[in-house]
Amino acid sequence: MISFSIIKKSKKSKARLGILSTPHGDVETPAFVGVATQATVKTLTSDEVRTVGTQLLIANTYHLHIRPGEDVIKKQKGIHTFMHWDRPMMTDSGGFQVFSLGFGKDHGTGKILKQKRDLQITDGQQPQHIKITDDGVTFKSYVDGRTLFLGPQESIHIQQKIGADIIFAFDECTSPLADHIYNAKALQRTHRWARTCINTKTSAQALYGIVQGGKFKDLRQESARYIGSLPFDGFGIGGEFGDSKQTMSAMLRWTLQELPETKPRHLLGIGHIADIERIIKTGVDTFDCITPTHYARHGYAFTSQGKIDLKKSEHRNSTRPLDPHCSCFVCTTPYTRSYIHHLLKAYEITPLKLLTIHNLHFFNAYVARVREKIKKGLL
RNA sequence: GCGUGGGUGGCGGAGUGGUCAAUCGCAUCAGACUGUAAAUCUGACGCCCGUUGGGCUACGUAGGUUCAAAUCCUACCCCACGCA
Repeated sequence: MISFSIIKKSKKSKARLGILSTPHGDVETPAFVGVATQATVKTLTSDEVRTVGTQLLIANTYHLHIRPGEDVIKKQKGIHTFMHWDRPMMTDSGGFQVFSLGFGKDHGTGKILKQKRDLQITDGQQPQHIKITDDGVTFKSYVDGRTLFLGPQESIHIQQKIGADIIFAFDECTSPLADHIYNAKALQRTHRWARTCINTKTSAQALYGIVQGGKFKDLRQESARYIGSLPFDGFGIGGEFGDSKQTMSAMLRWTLQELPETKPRHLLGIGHIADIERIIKTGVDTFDCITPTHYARHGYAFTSQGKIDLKKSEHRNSTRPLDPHCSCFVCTTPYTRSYIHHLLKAYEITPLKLLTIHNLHFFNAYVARVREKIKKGLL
């Protein structure tokens, strides 16, 4: 089981410093959570992940269920042993895939809407490739095409076998194109599933409930109050967050003020550099985001000077490190921009690893500085 | 030396009389990516003008035929393979 203690509450904002204790060690919060969907931080070994300051990882139920299957992992005493990661670990429930493989795929949208669309999803509509019912969701495996069903019980059973320290309730992540009626219906489903998850779980793992409600204040608050009233060990905040940084903050405020203060809050799938202080100021304790690792594989480095694209020819002769202020292995060696540029242009795989190391280190160091700011009363 | 095939935009490679500034791929340039598909998506890509549009120069070189040629003819230069 886990425990969470709040060390300091900011006077300037809702930010808090805390320690999240798990059977695999403590996490200083606020903390960035590295994404290890398929039981790996893409391109890195678990040893390497340790060196970049990552405290906590999140893997995915849907992906691991399809491959290699939770029984494979359970036979090896769980995911920690399986991937040689001896630190804290969470698994997402598969609820996000209800969106990303459903309406998200149909309409080519992410959970943050980038541009206005006329499309509206309302009650009664179904995505093309999956089927959502009150009992759960029917998917097709991307590996062999077989039909597979994931509901609250299935998700919990799988997550128990995977064996992370923290598991999430199965939810329906709704599309940013879904209207109020759709969201209201989906929310009732998500709430029912939340109770089922609590009743299903028999392990000592911590279980987080997930707040949904889309962009709608009444639904967000209703969800936070309801999910917050259930005996969860912590809370995930899922779904969409409007179309601007301002609306994201507002939605988080509506939600977090309704949740019990003493339990940890995890913001699911959000964390651009520009978002980090903002979300921490609303009272988020942990958050995961693919940004550092995903962008690394597209040739980008996050630096104190902003995001740079190492594929650009302007770096061909640059003997500078990615970021002169960075203390990561890549920057201190240093591997030069010129070298990384060359490797990217040559389609080598090494630069993807170098950039992943740097970006994760950068994000973790960035959040560590935010913790310092809270400690000093600056944020 | 003879024979055959061929020379197209940065590269590879379509096109074989008008609808061609020229399909396509690569490269290049610009942009995207928030509970993760590195090998993905979008746009630009001869030059010039303020976009739609217009002008100019182009398909080895030089001539020619034709209302009209990258596409036909002649000569020359170069390349590949084959035979001597």
